[in-house]
Amino acid sequence: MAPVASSDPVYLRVVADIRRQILDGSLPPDAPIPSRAQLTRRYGVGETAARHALRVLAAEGLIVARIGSGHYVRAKPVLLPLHRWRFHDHHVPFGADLHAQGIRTTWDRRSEVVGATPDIAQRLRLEEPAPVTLTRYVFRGDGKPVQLTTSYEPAGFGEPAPDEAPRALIGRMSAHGAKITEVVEEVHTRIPEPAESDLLALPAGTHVLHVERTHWAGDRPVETSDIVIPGDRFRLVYAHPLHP
Amino acid sequence: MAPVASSDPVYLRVVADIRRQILDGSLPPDAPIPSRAQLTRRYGVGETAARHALRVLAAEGLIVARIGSGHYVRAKPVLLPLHRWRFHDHHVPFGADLHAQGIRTTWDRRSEVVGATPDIAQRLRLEEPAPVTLTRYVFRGDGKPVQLTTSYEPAGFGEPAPDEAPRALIGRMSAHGAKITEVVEEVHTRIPEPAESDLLALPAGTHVLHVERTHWAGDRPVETSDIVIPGDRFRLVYAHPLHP
DNA sequence: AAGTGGTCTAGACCACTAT
DNA sequence: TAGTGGTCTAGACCACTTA
Repeated sequence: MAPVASSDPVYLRVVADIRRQILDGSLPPDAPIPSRAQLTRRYGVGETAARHALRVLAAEGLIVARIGSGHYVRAKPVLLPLHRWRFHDHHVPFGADLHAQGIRTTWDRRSEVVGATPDIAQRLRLEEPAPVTLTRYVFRGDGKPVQLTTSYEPAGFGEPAPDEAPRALIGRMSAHGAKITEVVEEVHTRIPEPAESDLLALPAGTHVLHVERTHWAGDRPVETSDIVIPGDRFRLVYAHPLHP
Repeated sequence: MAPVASSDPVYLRVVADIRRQILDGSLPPDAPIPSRAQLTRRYGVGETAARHALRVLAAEGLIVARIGSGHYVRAKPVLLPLHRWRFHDHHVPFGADLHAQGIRTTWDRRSEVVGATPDIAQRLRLEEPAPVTLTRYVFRGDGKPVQLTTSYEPAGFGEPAPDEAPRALIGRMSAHGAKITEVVEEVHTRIPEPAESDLLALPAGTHVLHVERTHWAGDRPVETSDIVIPGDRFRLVYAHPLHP
């Protein structure tokens, strides 16, 4: 019998051993992980413990399962940069980063006027039942959805023209006398909602980056959006010039 | 017998039913979820399926387990804002946001000179075996670690003074002739490493926000950091003024 | 045809919580 | 003391991949 050092749960012995091999390179990316049956024999544990160990390693993102085939060391995914804005050029069109990677980008949009929810009313500093224009965007890279955006504006700035580009908002607001002075983005990470998982075809266990973006005209918020980005494919880039 | 609509896995029936009750409010925050034994009876499934359903709901962040007591609907956590910078004031000291919440902040630091890893060498545009000053910070809120930072500078800008504040870097670089012109932050979400989970006392299943920050002097990178922030407690705030 | 992961059953023991 | 979640065993069936 192998020397056993700890009284920890059995499955953690298996997890720790495989994790170590992955991190120190003995198991390189795409290398096969022992199957449930092999783990029970090799470590002298039951099927449940072996199964649980594989599940934990998968949840940690260290291995991926191909059903019918086996578990494999997951290659670290490449995170494409999404430049949220640039100095002297706030007008980064969606898709510039993707296009630089040779990815063809498209998008579509649906607008409707609805009553503001309490959350949106607070973000736009409106009284609650105020009407707002809600616009849903789906951005696609090579045909597959890669970003979901839900935008809210107080009704009255006019709907976006059917062929208006997403970033033309600043001009349209300006035409209605609201000169945009600041954009604020709040970033957090969360578990995708089931609908988001479906649309974005997210692998189990991946998170999304959720960006709450608000356009300000002076001290008045004139547009706010919820932007949902797959966390396993993208990183957000913020550049900030210092007293130029 | 209740009407069964789908041939999906059994545990998904349980998951879908409980998820619906949580999302539509029938099960409010902190409400108890039926136990494994109750689920087996109520839905006519085995213990394994009941157990699996609870595990999935916990992984989705909808419920939390209190061992020995039961599962409960998880109250949506409040995400404290961390302002990464502000217009006309890039000098946001760490802890300003926390202090505004009545949280007392402290930090400590250890520096050493090491050889640059390939990754760090690339980020600092150095030849590989170049010496760099590595500084590890632990930031604490009310005594508990809330942010981990690992900073790298080419050796030769002098070590930070023992009592130098973290943000004094810009001044120290300037004194060595490197005028910082831009800060770039790249944000992604990932699973915490085990050491990070321990230090930050992260609940299972939570992600971290990983900020790769680089200070630039013209086209030369003079400092780069990896900043690790618990994803269940914070959101990052980026404000961007438009052609002022 | 053999092996694999996903799912599932029917139990069980333990440490912990609640009463 | 009863109930709970965390862990664990010993098996099993299925859809799928691989050869």
